[in-house]
Amino acid sequence: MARERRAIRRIENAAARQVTFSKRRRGLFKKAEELAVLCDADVALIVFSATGRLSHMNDIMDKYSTHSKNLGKSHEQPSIDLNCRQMRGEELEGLSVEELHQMERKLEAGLHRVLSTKGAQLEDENSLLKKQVPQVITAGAAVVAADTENVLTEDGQSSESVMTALHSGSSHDNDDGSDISLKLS
Amino acid sequence: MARERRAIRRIENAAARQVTFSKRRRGLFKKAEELAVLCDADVALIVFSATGRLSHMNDIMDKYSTHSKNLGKSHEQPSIDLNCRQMRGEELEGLSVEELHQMERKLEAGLHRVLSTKGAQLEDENSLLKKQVPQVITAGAAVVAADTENVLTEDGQSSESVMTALHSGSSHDNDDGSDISLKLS
DNA sequence: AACTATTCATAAAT
DNA sequence: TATTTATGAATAGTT
Repeated sequence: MARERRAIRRIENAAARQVTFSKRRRGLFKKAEELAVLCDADVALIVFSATGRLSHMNDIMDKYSTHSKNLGKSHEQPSIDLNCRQMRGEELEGLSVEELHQMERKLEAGLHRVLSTKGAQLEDENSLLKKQVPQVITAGAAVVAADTENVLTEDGQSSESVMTALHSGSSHDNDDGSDISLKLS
Repeated sequence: MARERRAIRRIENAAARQVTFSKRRRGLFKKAEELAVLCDADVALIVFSATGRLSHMNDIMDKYSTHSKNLGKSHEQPSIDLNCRQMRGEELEGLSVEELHQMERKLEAGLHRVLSTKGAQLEDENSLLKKQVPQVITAGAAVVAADTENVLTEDGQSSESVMTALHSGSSHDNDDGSDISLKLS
């Protein structure tokens, strides 16, 4: 798409790969957002960089823990908060598969509930389910939001806004090289 | 991006919206695939059209059930298969929230395991976990794959290939207007 | 990170 | 619905 075409195969040079990752991830999220808005679709997009993934989970968990405490929400996610304390300062290699799974379950649980709740809204079903949306979005956004502002709701709220009060706000684009990116819209 | 610029807001004309949805969804999946390959990243992309979503879950479940039987895998997913029979012929409005949640749990369970397993591979961890990849990809792809070939693994296998034998094969691109699209790479 | 030459994606037309 | 084409957007390589 530029000075010369680039074959679609793994970029071996690590620096070049990271640059391309940042550029293309931004482009992908923009496209996803546009599709969601233009076509009134639900789009969920999760991106894990090759270098990041689990190796930065410690940071994510730390930040999530801090958020939880600041927001007084730790009672809603006690196991994550507990897990955070257990993991703090340890190396990733020391973590059990079970501990990693616990974090991921939280993320997927949020994704699951957001999609199911949105579907329910579309069918104008079960009004009780609708009431779960706020807490559900928070749960879904929380794990990833802790690391980055790349979690966006359809109207461009940052995840931070969502976690704090669910009020609307303008999106502050970020490209901080974070390793995990999630978009729900 | 073409003859004239189009503002990024909901397209009111339904036909035009559907056309744009098809075109842009294809483009988005292509971009996601390219990012995954170029940068060795894990990318999960799920797209629900506005008109589809849960309203076609019945079809999906039917087809999934058929696949499961053909493949002799029903013992691996007994609850889904049972759920299929319970739902067959009923209208969506008659479905309980719990039933919908069950389907979604299968999808998210697959997503979860694929991502966690890939992360584990990257860290060169737990070799036992690696052995779960095949069944895990199958589980993740199955629910959506039943409806469409839009579930692709990183090397362009169709979900059908994945479900059948996990052997590689060329991607057969589809744009059949299906309502749900998932990509894991 | 910013710039530009190019290729790519796609809106409108057919 | 598929194909075509003019145009705006994304981006590879450069600085």
